[in-house]
Amino acid sequence: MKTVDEQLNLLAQGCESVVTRDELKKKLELKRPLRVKLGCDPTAPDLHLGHSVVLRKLRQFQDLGHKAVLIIGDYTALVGDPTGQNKTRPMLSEADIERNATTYFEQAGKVLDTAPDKLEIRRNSEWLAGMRLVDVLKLMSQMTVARMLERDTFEKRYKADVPIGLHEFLYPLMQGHDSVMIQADIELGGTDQLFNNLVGRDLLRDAGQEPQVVMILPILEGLDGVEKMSKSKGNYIGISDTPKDMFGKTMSIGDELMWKWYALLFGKTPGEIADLKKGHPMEAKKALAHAIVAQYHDAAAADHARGDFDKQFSKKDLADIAESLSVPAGETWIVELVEKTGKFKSRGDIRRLIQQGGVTLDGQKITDDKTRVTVNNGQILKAGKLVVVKLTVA
RNA sequence: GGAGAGGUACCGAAGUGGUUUAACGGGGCAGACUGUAAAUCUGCUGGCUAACGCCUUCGGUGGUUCGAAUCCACCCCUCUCCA
Repeated sequence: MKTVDEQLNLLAQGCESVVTRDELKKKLELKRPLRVKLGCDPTAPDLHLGHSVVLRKLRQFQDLGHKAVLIIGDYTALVGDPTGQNKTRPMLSEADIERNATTYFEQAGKVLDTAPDKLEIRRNSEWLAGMRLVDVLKLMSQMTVARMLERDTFEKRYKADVPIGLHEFLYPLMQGHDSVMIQADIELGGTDQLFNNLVGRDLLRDAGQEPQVVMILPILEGLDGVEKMSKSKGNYIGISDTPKDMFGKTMSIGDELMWKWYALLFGKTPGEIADLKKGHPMEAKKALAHAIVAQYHDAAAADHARGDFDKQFSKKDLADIAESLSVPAGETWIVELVEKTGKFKSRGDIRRLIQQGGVTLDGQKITDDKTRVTVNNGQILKAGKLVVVKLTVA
């Protein structure tokens, strides 16, 4: 059993902020399992590495004997949170939410301990759906417009003349109310959740409970190294991505970003990172990619992904890694042949690719998009960097 | 309710009657190079067609015109100020 100070250090490590550290210490001194809340949004069930940062922290709590309380924001999703958008998101049906929630847990289960005494799952419709207007008004009276407008995202949007739906002001309150209902000791979140989570503290206090400790984890930057990782930006590695994609996507990140990922995803300390920097950056990146695949798949898959990557990019040996594609015998127009891979959105796209020298058949570059070819069994067709197939004549 | 500003391709943003599939930037893709799907440089970046070429796109719908993203009418949406 770790001492309180050891726990405290471990838990605070990697956090961007802890409000407050003293309170966290006091809670740990209670020597009882703490209730650690994390809200999740069932509109986007695909979890990615960005989510894993906070999930890993939650796992740490579990491993220290505390209880993770996951809140599914099913009621919120039913209304549709338009944060940051001026498009109306489609309302989700209960069946959609159910399905998304299931996927969510399958994926979150790769990080969390799913033992019943370590994990509690609640839906906020349990208490939100039955609220009467008078309850809502009471909730609203605990917040002021001025404080709402202090919130970073609202302030920015207001200044940038981007619309803010009035109901959006209610989300932080709803989320805070969740904390009251489940008697949260601690709430975890990304930096974008700081405001929401602090509201939870106020509401708990108003309800005569101990305010929750808010622990904020840094946002993981996506593949581009600039924006935060998100599905809509397409700069993400999904927890259910294939080993090949996970490995490849990791290899595509910039060198600088790689160190941040080491820190956020594997809790590497600055000292450990300094050691890694002494070696070859490519090796460090391959090791990172390997570790990521190993975590979400297994070591064998990671070895395999690494082997394939070496073959494809380092040794340029394509034969073994190509998926096979069955094609009819006889002469084919090159554009049609490439089209059969199903990886391109239009023939115009394929023509462009060919004209730019992105297509090779058995290593032979084809640059004329009118070329007709006769394929032989076992030939390797490469279209762009990522599409490699072995042709099988049917 | 009144006054004003605005809605352009994946995103940001030019363009105010005609060589406009629409400048420029970002993103994406490709090539060269490399240490990797890093970085850098260069090119490409509506759809269909074997090809001539055809079709589609500037909030929506109509209209004016030989010709409209550009002019007119109505409608929808956003923002600002006033009430």
